[in-house]
Amino acid sequence: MIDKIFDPASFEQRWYAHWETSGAFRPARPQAQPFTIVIPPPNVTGSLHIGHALDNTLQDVLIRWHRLNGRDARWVVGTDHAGIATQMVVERRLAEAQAPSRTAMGREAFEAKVWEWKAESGGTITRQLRRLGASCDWQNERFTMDEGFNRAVIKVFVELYNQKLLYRDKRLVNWDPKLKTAISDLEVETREVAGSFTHIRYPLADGSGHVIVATTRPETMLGDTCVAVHPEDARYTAMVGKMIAHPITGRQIPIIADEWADPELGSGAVKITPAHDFNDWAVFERHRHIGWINILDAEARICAADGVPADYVGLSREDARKKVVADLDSLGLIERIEQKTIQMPFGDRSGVVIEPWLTDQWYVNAGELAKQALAAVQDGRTQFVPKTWEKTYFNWMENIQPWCVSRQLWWGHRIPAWYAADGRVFVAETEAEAQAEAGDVPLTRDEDVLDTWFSSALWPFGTLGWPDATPDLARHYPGDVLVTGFDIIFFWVARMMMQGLHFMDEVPFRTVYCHGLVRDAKGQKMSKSKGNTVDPLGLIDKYGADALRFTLTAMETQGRDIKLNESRIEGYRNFATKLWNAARFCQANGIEGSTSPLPPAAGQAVNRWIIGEVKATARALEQAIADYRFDAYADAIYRLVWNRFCDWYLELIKPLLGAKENDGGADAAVAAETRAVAGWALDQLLVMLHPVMPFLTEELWHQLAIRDDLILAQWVNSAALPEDAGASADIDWLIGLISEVRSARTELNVPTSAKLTMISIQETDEFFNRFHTFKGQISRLAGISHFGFSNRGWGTAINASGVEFDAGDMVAARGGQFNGVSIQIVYSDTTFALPLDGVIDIAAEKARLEKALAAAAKERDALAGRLNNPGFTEKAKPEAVDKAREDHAARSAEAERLAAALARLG
RNA sequence: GGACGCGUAGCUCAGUGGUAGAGCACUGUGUUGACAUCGCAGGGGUCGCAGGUUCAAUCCCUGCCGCGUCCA
Repeated sequence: MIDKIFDPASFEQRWYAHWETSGAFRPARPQAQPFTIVIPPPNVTGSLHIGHALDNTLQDVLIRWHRLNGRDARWVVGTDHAGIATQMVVERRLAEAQAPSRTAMGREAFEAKVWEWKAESGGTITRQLRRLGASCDWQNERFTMDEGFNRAVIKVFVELYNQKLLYRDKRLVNWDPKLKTAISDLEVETREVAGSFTHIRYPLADGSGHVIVATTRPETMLGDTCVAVHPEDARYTAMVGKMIAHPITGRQIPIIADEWADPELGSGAVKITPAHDFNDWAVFERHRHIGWINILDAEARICAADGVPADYVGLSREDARKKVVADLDSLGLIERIEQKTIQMPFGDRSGVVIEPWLTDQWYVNAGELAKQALAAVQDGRTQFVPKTWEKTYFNWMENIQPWCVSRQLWWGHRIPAWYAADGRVFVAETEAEAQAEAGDVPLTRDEDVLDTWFSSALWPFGTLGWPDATPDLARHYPGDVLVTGFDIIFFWVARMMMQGLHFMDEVPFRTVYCHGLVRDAKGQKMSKSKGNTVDPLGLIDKYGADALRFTLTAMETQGRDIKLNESRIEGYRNFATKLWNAARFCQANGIEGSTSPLPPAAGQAVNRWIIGEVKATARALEQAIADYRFDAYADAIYRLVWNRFCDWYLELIKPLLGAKENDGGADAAVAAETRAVAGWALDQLLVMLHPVMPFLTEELWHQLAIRDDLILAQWVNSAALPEDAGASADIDWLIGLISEVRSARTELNVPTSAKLTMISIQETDEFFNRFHTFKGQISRLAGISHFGFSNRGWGTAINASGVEFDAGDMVAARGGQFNGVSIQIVYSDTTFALPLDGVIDIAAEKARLEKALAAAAKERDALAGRLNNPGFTEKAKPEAVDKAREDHAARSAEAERLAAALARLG
């Protein structure tokens, strides 16, 4: 028996374990068409945050849906070694434990510590993904540092090198002085901060005056190698070529003409520090004679350099700045200091100011690789959903810069390059190969590791066995869809496109679905520092994984971030409870799981109707998946379950099940048919809801019958389902009628317990027949005990069971005719009355009818106005005109009947 | 400065060239069995502002205002 209390915790983990151990996530379907998703690998030592919950819920919805639809669904899973993040965590833990630091213990010992940490915490996130219900292919779980993956990374490095698409170069990089590594452009965040603009007088060497330059970073003047002015700036034409006597270093530096100087900015003259500014480096490249001077060490302290006074050496950049300003001030060379908001680069991991620094690093020629990646999206081999992200992708790809891939870290794939003492470099897959190439000279391996994204870029094929030509690779590359946040389009998606096309000659996936960010209820970005993060595991404990999944699915609308509100989760937990109770009702009434995916034969209108509703919903869900409209999917199944199946279908079949005596029509055949259809329909609800709420549906599926698992059930063949327009019209009419009666009763404060007589006035045959068919339902749901029909003589009155009775007394009491002291309801093409002499408030009833009349008349008049406009009848689509005519006729008739009803009230 | 997105009921969001929708919240009411994690009924919006196109605009176009994100 289904338990009275819905408690998701009582079955969620049990079903997950069952699915996993029984191999349900990856059933053998060698003949089926594959459907492949690769998971964005989470950081191996991380834990599940709400963004993961969204990303993986969406992927699981797709995977489960395609699995139900017969595809060989494979969700490739694994974790990322996350170089910088993991190394930082381990270093912090060492510090907290007061253990020797990374540098103190040395490379090998430190790497061992990281592996230890990975072993200790590496299972957390995968355990959490299981709690969420993610049906991944765990049997083939990968790690970006596992042996096979390392082989792939090394091979890619060597091949790119040999193809001259990867090279070593000395140029300015973004240097993180805290982590002491180079980082890529993408890892730099530009922020606006309060700063100052210091205007400095640079004296001319010939004593003929000075030039004013302004800078946000006075300390860099120690490395100045020239001052630039714009070639067309008349104010300075005469000065070009003159020398400046540097006030602190004493060096003489030239004034040059270069377009980088902006005449509009400050004085129009700008100091040039090639080794510490990207723009200044560009100036140097155009005027190489000016040279460059590096004045900072790896930790951004002033180092000994040409002309740098000894008392500066060792100062931090901040202290050096103060000293430069003080020294200049004492020389009387500070013109003024302007407070100003300035743009500063910060490391996204370390949070410190990034320093442009001149070093040797490895670069990938991204510009070359981007060509194919651009073309593949332009010609539609890969499509972004929503399409708007394609523009972002194009924009970046078209302006892509060389990708710095070396990192001065220890945790990661070590670069396969060896150096000889004479500076020659040998890149090879193994040391032996490098040695063979180098000859009999000692070699030392490059100390650096690769950017984590260098390896993640290989994820779609590295996980499938590449560089070996495995059957998996042939079958599952390219994948069908990548589901990810738009924030890593550049970091990851673009790079997978580049590497996939280069090494596999084919895009890595056909579709890229980009979802938004999960924000807090106020729309703020969640962050640990703000303290507004929500823990998905906590939400799962509180509401169940299904409720969280449904919430995230329902709130996922294309092109919009998600503002997560806990009340929504609560609402969807209630939805789960509703279905639970509906299933419990079914079970208690002998309704069981069906044996066939095809619906049972049905003669009853309600049964034919619900089959049609299942069909319509299945269609809507299929379309939602095709369009990646997750919100539409959740919406459609929610409506079917709650607003159709629970609110109406179950209520309408109650009289048919013979659950109670004397409520009509419960003959055995009808009851049997209804049980069969109800069981089938409930099964379809479970199948259709399963991708979003896998645990609850699997539990109910088994509670309702002994059978194979729902996770491997079959999606309904919607095209083959019958639909019956007549039955739909009947049930729509019935629902409308019941709603009208209920509404009128409530407005006039008729107690629910009062059972009324309903008399139709001048009813049509269709009305009479429907009345007869549905008298049990009307009686039960609208609170009607007796029915009378004016066109058939009062003697044909019936009670709710259809038994005729002598209505003579009732009619006699009204003087032999209907006297109108009643609630009157104008519905469809009939008016009917609920006589309530002395009970109803006639004024209230009049007001109610007048309101309805006003509404009908207003619409009638609006439609008449439109129809009287020749412009409309001549130019509008004929369907629109026809519809307006129909609506106008219906509204006119309704208004007339309402007016008549009012007249009867006197 | 460039690009993109958003502005619809108190809140969070769907939506459509032809009389505005959902969930939550709110109001009233209901409990001798599916469900109070619920039922029934109800109130609530000049669809940011101004123009334009159209027989007809919340929807298409232009401008403006406000908010957000990315890039420089």
